Amino acid sequence: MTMIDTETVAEAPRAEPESTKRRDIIDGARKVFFEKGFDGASMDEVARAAGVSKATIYVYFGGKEELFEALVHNDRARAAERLFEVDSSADEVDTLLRHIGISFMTMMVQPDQIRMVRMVIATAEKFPRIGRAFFDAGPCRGGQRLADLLRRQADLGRLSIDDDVAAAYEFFNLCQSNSVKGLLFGVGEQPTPAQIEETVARAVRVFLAYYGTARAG
Amino acid sequence: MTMIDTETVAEAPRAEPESTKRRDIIDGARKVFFEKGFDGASMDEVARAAGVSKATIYVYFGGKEELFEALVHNDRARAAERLFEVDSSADEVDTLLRHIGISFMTMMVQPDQIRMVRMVIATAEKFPRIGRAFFDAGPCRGGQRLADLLRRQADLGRLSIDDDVAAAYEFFNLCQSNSVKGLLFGVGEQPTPAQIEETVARAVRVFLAYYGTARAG
DNA sequence: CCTTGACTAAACTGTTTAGTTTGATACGTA
DNA sequence: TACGTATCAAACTAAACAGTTTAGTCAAGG
Repeated sequence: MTMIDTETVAEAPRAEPESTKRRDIIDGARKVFFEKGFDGASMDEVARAAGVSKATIYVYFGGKEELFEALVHNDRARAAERLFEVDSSADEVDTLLRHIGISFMTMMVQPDQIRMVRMVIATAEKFPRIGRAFFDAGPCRGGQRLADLLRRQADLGRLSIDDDVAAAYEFFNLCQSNSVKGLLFGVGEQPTPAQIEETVARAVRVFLAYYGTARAG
Repeated sequence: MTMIDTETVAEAPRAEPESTKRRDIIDGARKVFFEKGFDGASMDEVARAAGVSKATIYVYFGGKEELFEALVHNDRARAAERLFEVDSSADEVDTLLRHIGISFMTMMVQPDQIRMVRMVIATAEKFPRIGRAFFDAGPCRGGQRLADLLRRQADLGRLSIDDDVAAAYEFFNLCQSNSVKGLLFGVGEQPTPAQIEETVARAVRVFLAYYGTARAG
């Protein structure tokens, strides 16, 4: 009768959302998941990349899926928010749009962003929750924020917008040209800043041809 | 000395590109791959779905990757070609664009098309050859064909196009709104034909505001 | 000095899978 | 009847992998 009734054994003893180990593990997971995809990555590799024992991973995370979800949640929203940090400066609507477009595209074509999108799309069937969370925090939120901004500009008489949400998506889509799709399929190089600027400039011209009020030269 | 020097043993004895079995196997592969993804699909399942023994698969295909590639090659180009079967009828440029846009979007939002894109994107890192083949035969070829068409319309004076390829991608991207991205992330329903028509109509209006020559009221 | 809690490396479990081999069946034909 | 060809079902091999367990290390602190 050794009485090993360690009733206090339950629960994660170590799962403080902000711990060095936890961050190490997520960093390792990012490296391996981004490189090999969800199915291709093994937990042994993640442990090795994180400089942590496999057992420790299972102390901090319930399993592979939970670790992946933590990674996505950790990385996602950052970008969508930073997109609009350019707002204040410009008061010309075309300059404003150009800034936003460049900011958007510069972010979108980052290798890590592409890998993240790839992985989330790949696992969207298996883990719809992750796909939805990513979509809501990324494209959806970004579209809504641009829609608000367009609406404000329309109220100032600088744009003529009928459907602000539709217009927002149109603008982002115009900016993408074929680069993003190409990168998702593993074709082509990351465009240079100059190329991005040119594509965005085109997008702004087309966009303003329909939605603009002042017809500039 | 039984002299079993069957020197003719080499090479695929059965690999005629068009055989009933070969087609059966690809059909089975489509069913299973689309449902489970490349990694999730097992060759036993494919064999069962194809009504074929696993050994037979390996007579016709060198392995899982080769089978997947054959499936992609088999299914891909079909769509990109059918896109432009609407050409002849319309001679109004906006009608023409609307037809092409609707045809494009109707194809893009098919569940099987979404699954195919998802799978190719997911495997693009592992098998770049497949990603490239799909991209070349799909988006790239489609863009080029629309660019040609736009150029022809421009030569007839119905459009004012500076960069036909860029304009083509802009048009396709305008058509997509948020539907395709949403479906790829597993969010939202397949849009109804009416919704597609509306989105495409918007896209045509925006496109023609910049590229059109006749300003229709 | 001993306990406790976090951690590690390594072995282990059970399962899944790609790909191979084997032995049998069925068919057309010489 | 005998032979070659195509196929099949099923067993098998070898490897990988998620997740668990074990035995032990290390440091803080009482």
